[in-house]
Amino acid sequence: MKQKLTISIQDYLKIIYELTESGESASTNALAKRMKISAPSVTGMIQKLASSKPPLVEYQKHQGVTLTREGRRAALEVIRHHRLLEAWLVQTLGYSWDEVHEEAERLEHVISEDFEQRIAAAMGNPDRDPHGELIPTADLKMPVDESLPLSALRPKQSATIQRVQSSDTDLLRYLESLGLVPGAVIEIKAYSAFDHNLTVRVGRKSAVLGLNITSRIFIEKN
Amino acid sequence: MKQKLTISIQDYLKIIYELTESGESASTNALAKRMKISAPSVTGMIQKLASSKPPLVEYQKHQGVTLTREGRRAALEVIRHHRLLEAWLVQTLGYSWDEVHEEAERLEHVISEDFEQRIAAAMGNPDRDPHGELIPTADLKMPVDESLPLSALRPKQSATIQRVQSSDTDLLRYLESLGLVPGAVIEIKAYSAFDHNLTVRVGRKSAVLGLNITSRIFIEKN
DNA sequence: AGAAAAATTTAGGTATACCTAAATTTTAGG
DNA sequence: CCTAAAATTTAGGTATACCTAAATTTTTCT
Ligand SMILES: [Mn+2]
Ligand SMILES: [Mn+2]
Ligand SMILES: [Mn+2]
Ligand SMILES: [Mn+2]
Repeated sequence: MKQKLTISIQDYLKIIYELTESGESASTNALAKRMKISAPSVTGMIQKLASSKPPLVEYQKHQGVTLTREGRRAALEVIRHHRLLEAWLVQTLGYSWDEVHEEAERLEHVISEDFEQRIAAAMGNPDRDPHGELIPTADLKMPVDESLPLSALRPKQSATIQRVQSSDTDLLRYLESLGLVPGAVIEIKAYSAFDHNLTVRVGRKSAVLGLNITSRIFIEKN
Repeated sequence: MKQKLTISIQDYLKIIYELTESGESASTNALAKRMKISAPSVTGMIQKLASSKPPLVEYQKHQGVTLTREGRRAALEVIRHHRLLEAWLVQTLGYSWDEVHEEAERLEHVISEDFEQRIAAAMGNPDRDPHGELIPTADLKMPVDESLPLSALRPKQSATIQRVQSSDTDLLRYLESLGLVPGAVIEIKAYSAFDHNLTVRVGRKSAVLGLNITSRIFIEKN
């Protein structure tokens, strides 16, 4: 059947895109965990997505899924909505970067293409959201991301923060309090090989960051 | 069962409120027609709304429904969202008054109370939407409307347009082209008893309007 | 009043998107 | 290479919100 892109389907495609993009496989369990639903529910849905016309995912039993061209387009449409909305909520309604995600999560599925175009134009077609994540273009291409995880840096190296990959309110608030936001210039002061902790200076503050933070902050070397 | 206010339920409550407010009875058929669904579907839903805890409507078989206190509150919440959104779309994104309805219809169900509060504050807590419809207050009281239908006026009388009760794109565009928008000062030039046509002057333009237009424009006499 | 018309409800379905329990398949460790 | 654990799928349900056809109730009109 010619698939109607329900909210649920849009969310599956978006999550599959995000998992795949970050190198993880879009397995049944990974999807179930990320979406907080049961594994059988995921199996049912990916079977449906795989047999829709046109197919939105490629699926081989027990092997997880990858997006087809059509699936990827649909995913990028949702991601564009999400990121434009986040930027717009921050720029026009004074939301802070830790508050926007939930709101965008619901709005992304109901705005029209006209609305999308209007907020994009009103903001001068931004290319990044408040977390520094790249916004897919109007013709649904994802710009190439050149950044490296902060965890790849070592003492004496200096870099500029490009993006922070997180929607965790507490983490985002913590990072903001340290000045670890997109655009910030940082310098590595120390590295601990045992626990992979990095001591990072930004301005005159320093912080010791564990791997689950340094792997979520992406930078470009200076 | 303690009712979750689904999008569908929100729409029922809103329509019931609007029908009741405009003096029509919220009968099964009236609801079915307005919502473009079948009469049996309406019966099923109003039975559910009547037996939810707390009940959202009062229902007697074959007699249609009225909103309970809780049902009215929920309806006013949706209507507040809708009208604030319409105002917001016009004021900040340059939508015209004939374009806002559809977009608001989808957004009204997914915005947070925080979003509602932010757009209301950003606009200085407006009391009317772009069509002149009154916006329920933050504590969900509907302001009293003093206006009369334009159809009640007769030659020589002058009045100011308060609101236009329509979401019909074509009608709204037509009225705007004539200058028949909220705030416009009009004068009745002629009345035809047979067809209830009114000849109305606004600025230096005149137009002959039938009852299905003059009963949807509400005015206050000058 | 009585019959026809109109409005409404009941009966019986469908599609979507979830769920738990049980069966099966894959993977990993000894 | 074989078995236990982990991952996944199948089987069988639920709730929501629609639908059409048929039955019933109410209203209207002569
Ligand atoms: Mn986000
Ligand atoms: Mn979502
Ligand atoms: Mn609606
Ligand atoms: Mn309106």
